[in-house]
Amino acid sequence: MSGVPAYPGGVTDPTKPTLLIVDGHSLAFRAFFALPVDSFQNSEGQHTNGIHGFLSMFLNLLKNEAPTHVAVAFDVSDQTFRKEEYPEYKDGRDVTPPEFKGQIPLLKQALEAMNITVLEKDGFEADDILATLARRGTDANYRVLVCSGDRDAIQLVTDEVTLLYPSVQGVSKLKRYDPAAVVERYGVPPHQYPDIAALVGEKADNLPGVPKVGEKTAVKWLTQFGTLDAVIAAAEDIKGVVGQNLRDHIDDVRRNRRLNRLLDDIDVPVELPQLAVDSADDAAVRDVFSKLEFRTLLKRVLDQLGSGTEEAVEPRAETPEVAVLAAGDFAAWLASTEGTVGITVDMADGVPVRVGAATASAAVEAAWSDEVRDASATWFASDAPKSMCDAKVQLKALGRTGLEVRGVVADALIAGWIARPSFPDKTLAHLVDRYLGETLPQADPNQLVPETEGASAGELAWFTLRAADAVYETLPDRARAVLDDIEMPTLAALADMELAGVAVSSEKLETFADELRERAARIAEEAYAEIGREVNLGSPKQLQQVLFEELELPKTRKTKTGYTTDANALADLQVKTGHPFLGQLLAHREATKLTQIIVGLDEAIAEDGRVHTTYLQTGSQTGRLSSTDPNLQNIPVRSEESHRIRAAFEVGEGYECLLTADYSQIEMRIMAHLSADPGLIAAFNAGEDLHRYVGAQVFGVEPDDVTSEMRSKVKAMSYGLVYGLSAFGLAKQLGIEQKEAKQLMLGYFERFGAVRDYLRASVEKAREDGFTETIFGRRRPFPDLTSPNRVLRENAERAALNAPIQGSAADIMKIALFRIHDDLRDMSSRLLLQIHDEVMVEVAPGEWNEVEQIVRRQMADAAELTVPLSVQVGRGSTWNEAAH
DNA sequence: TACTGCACGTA
DNA sequence: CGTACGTGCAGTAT
Repeated sequence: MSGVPAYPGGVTDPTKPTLLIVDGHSLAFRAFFALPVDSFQNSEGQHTNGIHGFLSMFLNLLKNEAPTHVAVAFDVSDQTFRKEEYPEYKDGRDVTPPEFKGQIPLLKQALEAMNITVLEKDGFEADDILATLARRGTDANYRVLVCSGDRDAIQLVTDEVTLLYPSVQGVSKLKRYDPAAVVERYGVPPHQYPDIAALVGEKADNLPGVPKVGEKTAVKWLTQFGTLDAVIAAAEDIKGVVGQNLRDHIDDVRRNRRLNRLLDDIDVPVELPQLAVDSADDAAVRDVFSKLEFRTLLKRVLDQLGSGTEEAVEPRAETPEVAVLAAGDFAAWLASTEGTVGITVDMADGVPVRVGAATASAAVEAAWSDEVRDASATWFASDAPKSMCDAKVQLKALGRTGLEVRGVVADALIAGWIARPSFPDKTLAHLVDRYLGETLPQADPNQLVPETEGASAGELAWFTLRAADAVYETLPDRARAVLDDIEMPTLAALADMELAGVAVSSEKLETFADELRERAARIAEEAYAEIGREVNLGSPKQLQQVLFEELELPKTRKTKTGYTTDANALADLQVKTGHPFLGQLLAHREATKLTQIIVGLDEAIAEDGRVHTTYLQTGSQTGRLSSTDPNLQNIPVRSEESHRIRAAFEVGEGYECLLTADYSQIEMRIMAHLSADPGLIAAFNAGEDLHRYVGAQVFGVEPDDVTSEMRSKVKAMSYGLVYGLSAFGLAKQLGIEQKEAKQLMLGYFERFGAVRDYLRASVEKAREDGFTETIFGRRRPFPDLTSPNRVLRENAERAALNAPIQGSAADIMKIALFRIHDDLRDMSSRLLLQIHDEVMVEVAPGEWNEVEQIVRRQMADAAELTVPLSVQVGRGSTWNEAAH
């Protein structure tokens, strides 16, 4: 080391104490805009990007500048002496973004836990506190660093006071302003900067300056006349439009100068020695930072400021040496373990390549081979607890080699999703970063010969075990139960279902696709003839041209890019205008859409003649599964045509038939349970058609006298309730007047008032808690329920209303699913599909009766509600036949 | 090539 | 101005 680091233009005397004063609000606000708001949110939905950015910058400052004394100043409110003198001061600013809301109080908590002095003063701005402390620091012979995002702070710069100003890119880079740097940037010495600002004006503060006068002119005048007073005195002599403007706005300039002068003598009740840097309150820091979910920053704070007195200082986890073992040793190592073992399977094209295993203190791995499989098969099939990350894909790979795996008690990714369903951490690396505050070694995928080595299978297993555990620690009890008792058992069932796949007849699909293609081509020709030219019927843009410009049909609902051409709108236009092109277009859409679905499905048929979808267990925010590659949860069912698609789903060879079972009105039943509405409960206990019963109640007639029109209205109403439907939406859907829809809703709630009460109360509770919960304790955060933005807030309200209902239904279906899976364990029949409230089983010869009984019982008994769960079962050799 | 918007299939 | 998903195409940005 060769001497003291020289601070360019600054003070280098290392014996001088250094005082760092920071404008907390302006820096946090800068950080807020510099960091993506969506990437920084805790599981309660509190946004934290401003806090994170500020603290990160702040810790850097502490490290690099090594101040001996520190304070952070905040504005208290808008009511300052400046506002009193000039009521429009700072008017016209955009309202504080809702995501920034709440970040400042949390930031103050964090700083207080770090034992950093937080200062604020009613009636003054943070910059006045900065000015006051800067002067006191200078007087006391301190070296002073001022960190602010407000340009007014430039006036504070002297030989002893350096300003650190965030650059446009964000807060990570701070530009140093000493007197020379100010002159270089603004052309005047620091004390004259406010003169420039007074002439030019400050838009952010709503201080208009002299029109047409910018920095250049202001500097020219100040250089020419020496001082602002001299410029004003010489105003009569300045020629041209700017001269006239100056004369017209002299009062503004004087006012600006009064307001932009920072007060350096306000009463800040703190003595400099009190600002001496002290070590943090470790426990308080842990508390606040865990609430903020800042693992990495927590480590940095404790490293830099930690008192080190805490007893529970975790020993920094050392990555264990990974022993590479042969098959026998690997199996013996597994057999010797106690407690949960982390497992990682490295794969290539769905085939195991290496397998890693780890306890908290040791890790091993082996190249995958039949010997490894056979030697360790007993352990894998045992209940010995295993912790994995994205287990399903690995379980399938192992399953294809013939290895049975039981006892997977944890999946880090699923745990992460339970903790934060809105921001699923997508990889182990994310979890390691977020929950362990460490970095997973990763090979650079962009290099053919990576410089950095990725983690080995053994290391991955070790990180997996610890990450899953760390996530679990953060979960409330009921969420843990959802993970342990619903998600983990479901995982095993899904892996088997994906492996099984469902048999689909390529011949049937292709025959149908040929027909449809022909039909689409014919319709297209007719359509072209109708409008006299060829267009791409699949292009909304071209259709808009045809419909609204060439044919001059009435405009439909607006979209971002023009007017909608969706099926509803086209049908509407057809009624209004009767133009033949519309019918052709709709028919063409239907034919091409079906073709597309069929072709996609056909392409997904594997070599075994079956379609193997992938269920995403962490793909929804409500707890539902989703299905992809291909999506088998949206195979058409409503139209006549679509039955032919479902007829292509067949029972596989060696099996007797397909069984499908679905819940009837499960969401309405959950609604009855949650709301405890006596009328609705009675409706379900009456055992007759729900909508007929409800219709009789609402319209005051006998059930037998409920017309189909009445029934469909009530049905739409009931379903709409679950989604937060409005009178407007109900009217639109039923094609009735809004007034009538409102009457319908009133009539409905007259009979089923507890439903309305429940829905209201449930949203209010969510607003207070910040999250919703299903019957089983699955949580979903809803930060936007308190948003001042009406659209955001109302969207959140509808989603919050729906989440416990849809989510509880998903929980129930999952429970039924894994119990059926378990019951079928020693039988040949197997689960194939889950479509939210429906399951499909492939039934082996001779097992129908038992399977039907299992499915009925497990679905009906999956939850104990105040109303029965009703299950419908169908049987057939195709999905279409098995439907009911 | 990657992303967005529209449209549309399901529960 | 009805929740939750996934997919494919056209069009645009890169």
